Amino acid sequence: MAKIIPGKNSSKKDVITQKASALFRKKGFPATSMRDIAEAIGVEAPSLYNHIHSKNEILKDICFRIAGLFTGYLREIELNSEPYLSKIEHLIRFHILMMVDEYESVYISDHEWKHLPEPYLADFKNQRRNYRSRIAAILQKGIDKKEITIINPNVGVLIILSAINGIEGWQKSSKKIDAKLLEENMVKILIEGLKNK
Amino acid sequence: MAKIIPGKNSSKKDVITQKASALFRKKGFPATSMRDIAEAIGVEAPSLYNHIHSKNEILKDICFRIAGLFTGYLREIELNSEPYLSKIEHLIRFHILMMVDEYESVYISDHEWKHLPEPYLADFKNQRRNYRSRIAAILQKGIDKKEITIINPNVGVLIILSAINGIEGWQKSSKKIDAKLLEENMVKILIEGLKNK
DNA sequence: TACAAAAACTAATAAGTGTTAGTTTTGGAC
DNA sequence: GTCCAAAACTAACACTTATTAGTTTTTGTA
Repeated sequence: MAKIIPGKNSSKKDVITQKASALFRKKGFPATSMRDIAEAIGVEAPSLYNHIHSKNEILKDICFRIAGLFTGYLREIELNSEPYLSKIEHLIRFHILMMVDEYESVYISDHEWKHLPEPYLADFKNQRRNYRSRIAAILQKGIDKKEITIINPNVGVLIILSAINGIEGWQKSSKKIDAKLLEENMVKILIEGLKNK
Repeated sequence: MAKIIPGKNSSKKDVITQKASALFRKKGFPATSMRDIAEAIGVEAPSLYNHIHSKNEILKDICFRIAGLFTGYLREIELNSEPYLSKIEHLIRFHILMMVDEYESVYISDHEWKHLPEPYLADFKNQRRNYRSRIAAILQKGIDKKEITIINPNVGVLIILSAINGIEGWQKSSKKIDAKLLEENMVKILIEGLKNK
């Protein structure tokens, strides 16, 4: 009889979440079955229900954990007193760090959230909108202080976040572009592009 | 008895493809059933098979049509003799135009291609890799000619394409940011960021 | 070794999947 | 009006889905 073997600092539920994350990222949430997840762990599908409540719960846990991490860092940035362009730079670097450290989860939170069931879906969309408008507010202040070139702040947010999220594609690239190189290039292009001249 | 009503310049198959596109974009390919598509048209699911061969075929048609349009424009750009940074600028503008004109299809070709069945999947991934490396080659030449700032060209491609593809999120935004404003802001940030100074 | 709880198993459910077969309806040409 | 093909329909198939119920095995503790 096969078993779920928990890791050092992780419960059995964590093992399930982690294996599920890898599959959700590779195949997408709807295309991943509980049997797929069970097989990846080496167990029968119904056994998973001793540790989780539903397939949806796994997705919910992934999305909200990541959302919480991003919101937490944004709050830090809002509270410190560096120039606005520096805030943006730090935010970009944090996003890239997250992409490296929590690749699968960040990807899912970015691409599969639409499959969240209500009421989580509405909550998540709310957090997402809130996150973006707070970044837009930082951009706006930077523009007012003439640190940042005159752009529509909502468009600015769109460009910054999209550019960063594109890193997703890089991970599995055979070239394995070095993470630090990626970070510096990204900061170079975006910060230089945003700077008021 | 309900009917599929073809548009002016479109066959009944086109109607199916179009309705399917909207659903694939909203719910994702695996989460969209043939019954969903049929219902959106106002017909029973088996009736669709008088006009298409399979659900997979719909996805295949969408992805390869879009891929063809992008490849075609890239060839034009490669052949003309403007500065390399202008080539990149035109490419950015074309991508944005496509995003506006062919929103649903471009989105699907960008997000749902992983659900293509073989051998189409391998073919598509090939085209995708090819497309990106040809853009990287343009960036490299621009760097060599000192038109473009020194960056890793693969990272450059990643940032440019990701930033553009992020526009997907904007369409349904309540703000309805004007397409032209978006285009100018995007060109401003990216081209300024890429410029060698 | 005995006992209890945790966690695995097998079997089954109801619902949903893409798709085929066979039949009826529709719409245009003569 | 008659005939035929196009295109709709209903019924059904074989399979997969998430999940539950009930049972057996494993594990840790006394």
